[in-house]
Order: sequence, then structure tokens, then C-alpha cells
Amino acid sequence: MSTLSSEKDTNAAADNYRNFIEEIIEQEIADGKNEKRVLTRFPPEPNGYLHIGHAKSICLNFGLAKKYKGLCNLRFDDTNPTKEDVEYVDSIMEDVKWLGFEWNEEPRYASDYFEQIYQWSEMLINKGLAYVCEMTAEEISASRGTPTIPGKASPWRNRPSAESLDLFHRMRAGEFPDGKYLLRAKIDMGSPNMHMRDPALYRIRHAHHHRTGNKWCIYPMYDWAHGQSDYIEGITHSICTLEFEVHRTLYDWFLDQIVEGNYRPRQIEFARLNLTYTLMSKRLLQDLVQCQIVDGWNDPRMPTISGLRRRGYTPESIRNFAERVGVAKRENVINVALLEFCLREDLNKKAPRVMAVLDPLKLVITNYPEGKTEYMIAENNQDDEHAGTREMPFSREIYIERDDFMENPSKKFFRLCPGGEVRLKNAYIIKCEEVIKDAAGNISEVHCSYDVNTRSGSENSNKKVKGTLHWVSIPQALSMEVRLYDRLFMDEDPADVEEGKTYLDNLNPNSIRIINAFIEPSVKNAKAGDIFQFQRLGYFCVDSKYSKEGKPVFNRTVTLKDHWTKKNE
RNA sequence: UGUCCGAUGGUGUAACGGUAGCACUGCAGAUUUUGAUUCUGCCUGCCCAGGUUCGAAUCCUGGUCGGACAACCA
Repeated sequence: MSTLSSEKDTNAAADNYRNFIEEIIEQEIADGKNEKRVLTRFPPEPNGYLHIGHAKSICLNFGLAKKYKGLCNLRFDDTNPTKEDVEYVDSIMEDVKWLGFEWNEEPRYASDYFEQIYQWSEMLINKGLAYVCEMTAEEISASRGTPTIPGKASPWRNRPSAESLDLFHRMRAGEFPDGKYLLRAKIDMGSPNMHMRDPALYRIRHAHHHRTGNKWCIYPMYDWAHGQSDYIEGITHSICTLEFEVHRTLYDWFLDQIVEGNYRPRQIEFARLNLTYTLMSKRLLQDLVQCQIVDGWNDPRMPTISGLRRRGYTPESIRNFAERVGVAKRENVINVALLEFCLREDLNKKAPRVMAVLDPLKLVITNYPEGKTEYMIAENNQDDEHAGTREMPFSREIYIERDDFMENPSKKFFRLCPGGEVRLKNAYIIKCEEVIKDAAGNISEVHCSYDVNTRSGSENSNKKVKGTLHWVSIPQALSMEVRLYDRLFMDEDPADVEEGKTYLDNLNPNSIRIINAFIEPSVKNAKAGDIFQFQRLGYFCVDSKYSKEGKPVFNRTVTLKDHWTKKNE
């Protein structure tokens, strides 16, 4: 985690600012609660891939631990075997590590605590605080009432403890089919809080669990496992998202039944991350994968950590983003532009510059000797003196970007136009002499002359021209696959759809465009994950899935900020 | 017609009874061999009504609006 300390914390470092969770923690430390210890946890259910929303939670939990010299556990909340899988366990560990965090000791699993939770359940039964119910799921649902109408007691509510205990043992022993019996807490069917109306504790599920195999056929519910796991691990601050606010009363009620001594975990809720143009629902993301609308969980258009990683995002940029969005309790929708800003900010420092032409227009320098090749010196990153330089071949025939030429330029266009002069970056100043068109009238070539005295770096190179273009020399250019991504959804809130439509109607049909581009030869042996700035175009990374030795495939991570084309749209 | 939570520029987030600040976005300009970066400047804000106070975004009361909660999901 050494990389973390070298970073500037935009918010946290700023003088005395504390978010509301930090204020709570500091108050508790001041009060001497839980022996002034801080132990947080990141508790995903292994039923899908982590996304940028989880990244906020990860940064929060691990960040708090670091800030208060505590630790953070990684715990898999694996109490529902039908939805979970080791595939997800593995990806979650990989993603947390990639983000730059180290969890305390080994990963934990709620399933490690099944026996203890079972024992506590027996205790509840013995205390008359739990009973085995025989109603069907439908009956229970109907008897629970509504937020404004109290529920009705189960006919089994006053079943003698001994009988419930016997039934509970036999549930565990596998004597009954799924759904036959349910262990319920006996709390208050009239509570205004729906979660207090005799919530389910244990259900029968004859299913293979990814860790416990077939050892268990009864599984505890979230509410009767999460706080208990927190307690077992010694968690001090159990931080979760806002939708669990109404669970807190239950969380505390369960704790009341099992806590011995002074230590006690505390649940604190914060507002989850929402991003414009981005789907943040695990279920809907899973749909995209299953319907093959995207190329797996790590498709570069996905907001998953693995998708962002493949797209070219850096851990630093994501951590910094998490810092900037802040932590509070009000619902929020962050502009995805902030994420992209954090990305560019980081990539600008790190990415070596190269030249590539995505949409080529042939340019012939008519007064340049045929067959001649010069090697131009190019800085790898002019903002980084340690980045060094490289040589770029230059010759009579080059490609420039089609956008960079206009036959009838608008007044503020300062790229190449008939009779106009521009600089070829790291090379010469050229002047457009002639426009060549094909039979259909399309521009097929541009013929220019060059000024031999204007070579970059030479004494006479100080001549000023308004425009500077990137280019590649045709004979040496590499033709390579480049994947241009755009946002997956056209609507700012993809899940908010009108009647009769689904979020799929919001899909951007142009979210991926695969082209062949011409790139300078220096990138030939780039490896998966390598990042570059294609000058004047954007940041690109070598794709980890489709690249081959000596044949990289590039993903456009993000475009450069561009006030010019924006204005002209 | 319940319980809980929330409300500060376009979007986020500060202020802890004493000048409403910061970031992103947007706009304008300077610099620039990337129309990038960098640097300047600007635009927009305390949900409403009462009350307490010398003084309220902040405390109190009452509204209004928004969100969460009725899986044997987490």
C-alpha cells in the first residue's frame, strides 16, 4: 500500500475535514469505545463481479482502516449457495488487490461461522425468541402486513421451545424438503419496521455450497449472519449502504441477544455511488453479459473493476475518484466526467506519447527525395524529463488524420488547408500545394512541399505556424486493430425508462467501433496493459484479451479533452 | 396513510452559531511543436414558513419535496 501514501488526498489531506463516518470514529476513539480499535470489513456476496460502486466502498473501508491505524477484513457474505460461486470469489480478490489494498490476514467467509450461528439460533429458541414456522412463503408474505398495516402472528408463533428445537435439529439433519420449515425470530408482528415482524433466520436449501459443499442444508439469512460475523471477527464499524438503514434496528436486536462484554460493532450507512450513463445494478450487468450484449464481465465498456482495468483505467485514478466523490448520506449521481477527469489526470503523467492515425489521408511531400528516410527525435513525454526520447521514421509519403485537412476551412480552422502551412510534429513545416481527388470527387491525396530549414530541433525551427499535426510514415507504419469505445447507454439514467421499454432500448449502437489504424513502429512489441497517448487523439492501452505477440490490439481508454471538435458539432 | 433517512450552484462535497468555500462541468482568455497539459478569470447555490439569537446553511417547530423498507436475496 506504499503507493497510497505518496498520493495527494484531495479531500482528506485538506486541513481538518472529516466525513461523517470519520467524525463518528473519532468520537468513539475519544470515548474509548472498543478499546479505541478500528477494524472495518469489505463484505461482498460472491455472486457477481465488483463494479465501480464497490470500489467506493472498498476505498472507504480500507481507507478508514489505514487512516486510523486499524485493519480491514475481506469477508465473503456467502449465505445463499444458489447464487454464489468461486469464480466470483477469485475475481473479487483479484480486483481488491489490483485496486491496491491488502486485507487483514486471510479472507473470511460467513460460511466459516455457520456452526456458531447455528448454536446462537438454538440459544434464541431456548430463550423463547425464535420458533420454527410451517407457513408457506406465500402465507408468510400475506401475514406480514404492509408498511401501514400490522402483520398477523403465525399460528406456530407460540410453539414450545422444545418442539422448535427438535424441528430445528431435524431441519439441519436434512429430514425436510426446501421450504417446509422456517426458523423465525419472535420479535413484533406489529412493529412499524417491517424487518422486525418475525424475520426469517434460517431456511432449508438443499443446495451445494461453493465452500461447505453438502455439509449444510439450512442457511442463515443475511440479517442473522452479517452482524454475527461482524461480532465474531471483532469488527468495530460495519459500513454499508443506505438501503440497510431500516435493518439497523434488527442488527442491534440480534447483537443484544449475543453480545457479552463491552465490545460491540456498529452499523453505519452511507450513500452508494451512482454514475451518469452507467448501470450500477449487478443484476442488469449480469443480463448484459448473459445476453452477450457485451464481451463478458470485463468488457472494456463495463463499469466493473475488471472492465475498467481492461479499458485502461489505473488503480490510482479510481482511488482518487473515490476520494473526490466524498462520503455522505444523501442520494447522489456523479457525473461520469469526473471519473474521466481522474483518469486523464493520472494517464497524462504516465502515458508515453506516440503517433497514430485512425482515419488516414495520404500526404505526399513532393519536394522530399524519393526513397529517403530520416529519423526524427520525439519526446516520449514532454512533461516528464525522465521519459526520454525515441526515433520516428519520416519519409516522402505519410498519413495524416482526415480531420486535419479541410478544403474549404472555416475561419478558426488552423490545420491544413489549400495553400496553408502547418507543422508536422517533430518534423518539418509543410505547405499544401495541391489536392488530389478520385473519380467520385473525394479527396484521395494531398500534395505538399516542405521547408528543409524547419526540421524540429534545428536552429531555424522557430518559425511559427498555428497548427501542428500528428502523422505516420507510410512505409514503416504498422496497421493495427484499434477499438474505439463510447458510453454503453445513451441516456443519462439508463435504468430510468418509460413504460413498455427496458434499459436495453437505451443501448448506444455505436458503443464500440473496431478499425484498423496506422501507428508508428515503436509500439510493435507493446504488451497487454501498456498505456500510450496517441497524440491529439486520446489514451489507448493494449488489450489483454485480443492482443498477440507482436500484434497488439489497442483499446481507446479515453479521448483527450477536446474543445475544438466539441464546438464544431 | 407507518417507520427510518435525506435536502447547499448544472453535478458532487465543505461550513460544527460569526465573510457560503473546494472540485468537476460550462464559458472566456494566456501559454503551447498535442485545439492536450499548465495558468488566469467568470457564470451559477443555502427547499419553504415561522421561532430562538446581536447574529442561523447550522439550533427549535411546522410544512414541502426526494429516497429506502412489505425475498425463505444480500
